[in-house]
Amino acid sequence: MSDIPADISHDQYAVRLKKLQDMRAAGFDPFRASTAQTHFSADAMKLHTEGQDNAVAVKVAGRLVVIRDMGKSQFVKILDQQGQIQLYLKKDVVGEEAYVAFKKLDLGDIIGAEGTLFKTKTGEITVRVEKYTLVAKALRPLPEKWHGLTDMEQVYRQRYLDLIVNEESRARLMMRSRIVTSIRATLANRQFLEVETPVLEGVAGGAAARPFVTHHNALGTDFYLRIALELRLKRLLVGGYDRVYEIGRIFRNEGVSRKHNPEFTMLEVYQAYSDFRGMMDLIKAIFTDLCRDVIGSFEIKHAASGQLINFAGDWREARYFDLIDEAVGFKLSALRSTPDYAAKATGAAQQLGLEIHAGWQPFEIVNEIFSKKIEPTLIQPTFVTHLPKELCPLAKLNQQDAGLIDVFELCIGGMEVAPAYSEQNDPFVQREMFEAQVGEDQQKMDTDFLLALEHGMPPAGGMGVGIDRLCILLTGAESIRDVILFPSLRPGSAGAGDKQ
RNA sequence: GGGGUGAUAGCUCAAUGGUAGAGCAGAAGCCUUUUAAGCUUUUGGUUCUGGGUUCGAAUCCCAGUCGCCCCA
Repeated sequence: MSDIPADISHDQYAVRLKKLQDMRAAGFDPFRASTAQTHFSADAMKLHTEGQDNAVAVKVAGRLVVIRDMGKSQFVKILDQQGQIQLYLKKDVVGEEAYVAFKKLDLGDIIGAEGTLFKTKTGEITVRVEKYTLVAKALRPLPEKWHGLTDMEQVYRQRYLDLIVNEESRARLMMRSRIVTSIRATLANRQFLEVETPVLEGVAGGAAARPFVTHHNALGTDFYLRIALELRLKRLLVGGYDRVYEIGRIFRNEGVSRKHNPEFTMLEVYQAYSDFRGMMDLIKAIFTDLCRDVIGSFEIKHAASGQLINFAGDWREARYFDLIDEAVGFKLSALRSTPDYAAKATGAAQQLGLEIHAGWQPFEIVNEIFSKKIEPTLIQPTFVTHLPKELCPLAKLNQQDAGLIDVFELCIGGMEVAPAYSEQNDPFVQREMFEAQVGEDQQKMDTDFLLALEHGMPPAGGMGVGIDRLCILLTGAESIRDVILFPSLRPGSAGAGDKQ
């Protein structure tokens, strides 16, 4: 005898498996069947005309997520990319045999159905099903229908379940897709070329971050996963591609938190014969299109503060050191070139309750004030300009003040959303900046990039946009993990598979 | 890396150190326009893992695994 127990009614997996085996024994295998999908759910529902029931025929398909069985008829709902649509099955219409078989379907099964659209007496556009086909049997039950899936570990490890049962997750992650599509359209309209550059790099440059290391067997060499896109894209400016961008995954071997995932997505854009002012126009154009095409409003509610963020009109522009002076309550910036600077900056930072580490350079102390005390208060879109040069070694120095650089950092909702520079194209200055940086940062110098600069790079504006943070902002998500389909977790089991 | 917190039925959650329960899902039955459909009956547990304390542990202690929060 088999080892299947006589009563399997409590074991949903066993019940479903038996149904599958029975179907196969009767000559029907759902996994070998298919169905046509002429319309998505929402598109189908739009075809119904008031007062004209059963006039339009559609073929829809999706996962069974609601079953309301009333004996000789039933209302069910299926879920597809656009959402749910209700189906109505009547024994009289589909016939005895098909109806009996339909009653054996389970929540989670994937079916195709064809029929005509009508409006129920409660006002819901519904498909009056004439024929249906089971095209995938779900052997495992769905999470609870009302509360959905709340166990965060399962939400991340089995995101598909989250997407099936948690409508907010479906909508939020779909919005991310639309955000990226909108950005690509904005850039395409302005004749930017989308390019792809290496993830595996011999030198991980373009930012200060600890890289992941991997090994290539055939070449017998280590590679670093890229930590920025910048140095490759600028080589393309040298090559004569005047407007380029990449939306790509970058990898930083650092902490994981609500705002950090080890791999995340950056947009980097470079435009020859432009500068950081040109990038201001570009980022505003990107936001204007996003507001119009994706958000549907020029105002969004900032989740953390409840304030309305307004993207219309002119955006605020503020000098970095004006903000610092305002935060510390005196003209700290006037002491920038004096020997007192470090001590005064430390004092001011401690006054504000910040912890200052012993080895920090003055610019690091001041930037601690900026990132802890100023950035979180910049809720409305704000271009912070005239940053100290140590913060971005790849930017052009300011003509009036060589300690500053021609850049902005766009802050919105208390987060840095997009830094942009007038790009440094002087190979000598660039080499000096690299050398200064390499010393403290154990980061190897990308001499190949310097060689490219020696061939001549046009003046250019460049900008980076953290796509994940942009999505947090625009979707009101609480954590970066809520806008990444599969966030990084410790390897572990999703829990399935231990049943057999 | 440090601190806090959590893990109980497929899912969402209960349970003074003393027989582990409910809702949904599942099973059986009724119901031909339902909306978390409704009604009747009912199955289902290695209480994360491993130790310890105790007459007795889901509960207390220790260690570990994984998640979440805060900090670095």
